[in-house]
Amino acid sequence: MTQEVKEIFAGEPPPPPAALAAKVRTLAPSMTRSMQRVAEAVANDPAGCAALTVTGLAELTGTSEATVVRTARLLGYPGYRDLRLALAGLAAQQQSGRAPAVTADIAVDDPIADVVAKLAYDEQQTLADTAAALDTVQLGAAVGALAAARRTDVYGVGASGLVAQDLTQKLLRIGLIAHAHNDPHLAVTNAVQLRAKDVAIAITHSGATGDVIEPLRVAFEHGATTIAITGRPDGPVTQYADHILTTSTARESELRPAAMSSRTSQLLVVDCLFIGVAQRTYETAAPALSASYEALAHRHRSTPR
Amino acid sequence: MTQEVKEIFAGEPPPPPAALAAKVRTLAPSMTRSMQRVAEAVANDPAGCAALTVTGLAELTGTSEATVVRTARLLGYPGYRDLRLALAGLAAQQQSGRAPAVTADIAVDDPIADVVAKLAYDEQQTLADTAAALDTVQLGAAVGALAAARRTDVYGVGASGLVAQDLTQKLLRIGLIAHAHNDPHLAVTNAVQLRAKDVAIAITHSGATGDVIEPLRVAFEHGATTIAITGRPDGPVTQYADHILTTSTARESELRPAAMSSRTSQLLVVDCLFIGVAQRTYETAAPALSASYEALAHRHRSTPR
DNA sequence: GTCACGTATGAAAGATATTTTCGGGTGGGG
DNA sequence: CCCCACCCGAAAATATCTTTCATACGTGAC
Repeated sequence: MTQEVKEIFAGEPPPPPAALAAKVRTLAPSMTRSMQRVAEAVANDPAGCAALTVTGLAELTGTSEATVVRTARLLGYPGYRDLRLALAGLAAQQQSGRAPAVTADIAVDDPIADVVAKLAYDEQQTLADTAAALDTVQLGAAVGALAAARRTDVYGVGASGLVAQDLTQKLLRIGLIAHAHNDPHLAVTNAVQLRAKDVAIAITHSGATGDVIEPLRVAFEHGATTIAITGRPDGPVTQYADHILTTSTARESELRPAAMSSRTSQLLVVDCLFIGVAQRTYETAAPALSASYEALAHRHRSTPR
Repeated sequence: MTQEVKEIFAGEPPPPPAALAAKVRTLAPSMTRSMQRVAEAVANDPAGCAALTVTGLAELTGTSEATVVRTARLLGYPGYRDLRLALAGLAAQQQSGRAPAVTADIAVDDPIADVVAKLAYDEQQTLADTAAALDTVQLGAAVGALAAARRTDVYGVGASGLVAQDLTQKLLRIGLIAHAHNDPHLAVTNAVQLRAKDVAIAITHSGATGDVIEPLRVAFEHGATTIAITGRPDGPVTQYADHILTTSTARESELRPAAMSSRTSQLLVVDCLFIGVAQRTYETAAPALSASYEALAHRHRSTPR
């Protein structure tokens, strides 16, 4: 039975995708009263109707199942089931269509769902901006220096301090020697130890954080290769930087401090550095990575499944 | 029968709209082999699967109808019928959205520019997935608990430790009392101090990190409100969590360890928590934020314009 | 290695949803 | 006023989805 019906329809162009409202209007005149009621309901509230069974829709429109099926057929579908699927698709499209509101700033009274959407959107934007603005030549040079370094020191305080630690963790994992310094004094005393071919990295969004600039200056003067990851390519920190990696600066608001987007941006740069270095030192990096995984395995409780 | 089932699900947030691929990845580890096959088929070809009946999909994946239904349930739908509708919606979105995707994996010999592009794209994807899959009800509850807490302890080791510190830094900035613990022993001894209305947060991608679960358990048993931020909503850690915030799991490769995308995902969740708390405690948060800016000002060298 | 246990799985029964059939009702024209 | 054609819905027939249950499989203990 159904098979036959499907054969018949297979000959025609496949059922319409989303131009349902139009189809309803076109076909309305040729419909009987009951069918018009069904078609109208479907056109007015695709999402709502998609949630209903034949019986439900029949009751809603004050008609019978048979009429609903007949309407579906008239609209070009093999049966109600397929109309319903199309309806669900249409609803989803409409849903996704209206989401431009996220560009607005985060307000104090935004519902939590909006906060999530806006934050995610903003951070995505920050990533795109950063990637677009990142100077691959500088990046490549920085990667080269890191891969060849005897040791690497990374300076960062506050939020940037966490990024510094993130980079350090990663480099250690692939067998390189790296240290993150939060303490400005210790950072300076350590910077004195650096020499040619060593690398020093300063991470500062403002480009003007004295606590970070100072150790970089010392490292620079001792002949180390210096890298600055900053949002201000013209800031004081760049005086002492051989390579400058620029992070993007997103607009901020009262509720959304700069630290948030700058952190996202800095982390992307750090990830790029890491992958770059891992590529260049693949021979040693790959086994080192595996080893670090295995070392961790026994610290995890056996997971169900 | 079905009625009962629907009642049960009515309590939970409605099934996800379009974040299906992400949900599949998150839940895949907790699935059985057969169910994974079904989930995979569904994630790879939503449109194709939407055209199939239970039986069809069962045959396609070489499993049984029962397994298909079970998978649909696991993904959060009352049954296959509803999964199918969601699939149709997803297909429609993809159709209109046109996702070109630089989905290729990062290779050892990729030029540095490609690395940047792929990493940025992947992290953007991770953000989108996380936002789509975040349970705003749980998030709201977590925010409420944080805003009302006498003190908050955050546990995390390894890469998650940095996320824990990030959250702590932020909470401190708006005048709340928060501590991050990397040291498992100290974490436990501190957890003992917690009591009702205090909050403990565990951050672990695997959901099975003993060093982090242990303090959370102690806090839980002392009556604190506990929150888990994890990529495995069924992992051991969730036993002791009043609220579960799920981070998304991106596919990983040799060069791109899981730590990378999980960190991105965790940070988004943390940011959402922070903004949510800042909203609720706006009266005190706003002046606290300004104060922290001013306190930092003199640590920055005057920036050349 | 072998045994016992818990779990995963598919076949088939059971419940729902969809489609078809069929006959009553309605309205327009003769 | 009667007849015809066609719209319409109740109910039967069918397809689809869901649940149950027995089996097989893998896993860990001994």
